[in-house]
Amino acid sequence: MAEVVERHGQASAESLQAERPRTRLAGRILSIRFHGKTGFADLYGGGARLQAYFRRDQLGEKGYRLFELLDLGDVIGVEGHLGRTKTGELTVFVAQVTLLAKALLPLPEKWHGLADVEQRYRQRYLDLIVNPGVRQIFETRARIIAFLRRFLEARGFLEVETPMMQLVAGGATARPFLTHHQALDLDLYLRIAPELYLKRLVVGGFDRVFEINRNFRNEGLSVRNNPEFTMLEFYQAYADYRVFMDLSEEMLTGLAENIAGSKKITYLDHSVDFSRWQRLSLREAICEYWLAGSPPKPAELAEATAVRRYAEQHDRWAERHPDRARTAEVPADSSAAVATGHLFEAVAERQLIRPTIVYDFPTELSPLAKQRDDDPTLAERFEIFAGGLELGNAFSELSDPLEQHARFLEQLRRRERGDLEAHQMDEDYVRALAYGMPPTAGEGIGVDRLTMLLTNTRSIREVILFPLLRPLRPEAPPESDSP
RNA sequence: GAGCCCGUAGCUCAGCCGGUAGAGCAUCUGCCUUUUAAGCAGAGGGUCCUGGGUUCGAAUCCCAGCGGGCUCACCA
Repeated sequence: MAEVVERHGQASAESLQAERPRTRLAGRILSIRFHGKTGFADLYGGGARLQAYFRRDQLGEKGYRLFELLDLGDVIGVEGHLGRTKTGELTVFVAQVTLLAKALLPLPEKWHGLADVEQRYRQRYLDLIVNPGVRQIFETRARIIAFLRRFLEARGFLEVETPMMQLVAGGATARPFLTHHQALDLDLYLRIAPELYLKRLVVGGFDRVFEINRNFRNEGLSVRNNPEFTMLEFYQAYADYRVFMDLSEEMLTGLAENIAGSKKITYLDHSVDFSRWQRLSLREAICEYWLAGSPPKPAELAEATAVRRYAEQHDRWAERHPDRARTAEVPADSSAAVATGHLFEAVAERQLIRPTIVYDFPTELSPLAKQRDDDPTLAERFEIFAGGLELGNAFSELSDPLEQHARFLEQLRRRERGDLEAHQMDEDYVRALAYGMPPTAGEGIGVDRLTMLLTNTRSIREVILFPLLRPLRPEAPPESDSP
């Protein structure tokens, strides 16, 4: 159907009258108007719409009777010639009609569409039939993924797939889902990140690899978080985080231009201009976007008690202005690193509308990132923000197996203290590093959030076809054996 | 997990100062041979989310539960 509309959409009434192009197509009826012994129906298919005109004197008794029995939602096939009506609309003048699928249940109303958010997600097929904008979001999502893939392939990156079910859930700070393999009698985690496997591949000689696939994190639902979400991760040997800062700016700016047709896009109430990137250190970002009176100096934020004091100052302000900022709520005994991390999220994150690279994260918060030579308390790591959304995270990879082993041990100590998100030990990964991993840069981009930004949607559920919802009735617990 | 808001026909919603449940679209019947939110005339359609309470009487007031949305928390 889209093809027919594409080919004849511009044709004049005269040329159609002369040619009377024969056509045969199928679609779903979303609107029907009877006029005695004739009638019109609007057919939808493949994202296109085309009007069909039915006449008793053309279809005969039997054919016209079938037309009269059609309901909204039915899928029909029609044969006839194309032309234009009085009002100039491209129309199939139907000679023959066939019922292809009967709708037993009525469609939601055409004018208001389906507005109930819950039903839209539970019955996404109805949402897609009735609300044209929804289809567009997912078409855009597919174009975004295609662009990212083309961009990386053009630069020599190889697409790979690594395990979703892992013995050790590593590569990120998050709680994993647990599952079980019957035949091996083995507990496995759904992956929280592909990172450690992708770096094993770099060790194996794939100097440039990427993966676009699902991650699973056992955490709360929100307008920005769905337990399963799509991540692009890519790794490049013989590069560092500076190289990836440039690459990220190029990739995301190119993406915005390709998808939106402009470097300047609108997200919610904001204008986001990808021709104006800024780069700030984490501490600079805190000072730059400080709201609670006179801001700290970046150097002051290296010291734990000073950071905690500023965090208290911020929290007092934030409590009076809950609409402007969140509270940092820095735990009393936390290090400068942890306190700065909290403070950054509370002060700056929401305000990072314009595309921004925030770098110099504390090493303590970055167990897989290489530390800076001149200051080992800071890691060669950055995050990407735009439109107030955190879009990506990248760093020069830690390739020293001894240092990595020590970092894992530190993470284990945190686990023992009850930190469920702390990394597990991954001995095999450390062993891989011990065979020598070239200096490598790595990056992860949240594809869902990128789609939110580029389709101007405020909820991640709008860009995931089937977001997780509670079941309406508690499902019977699944049998443990597969069928 | 916490706070606030919401749940009425297949869909979108009104009714909420307690007094027999409504509209538009959709469905069914009739009329109408170029309409496009077609039109006109008529008909059918309800677990007012669920359960309890107050009351002579509850969609409406109160309590609990279920589901959803938003904010926060968890979380990059």
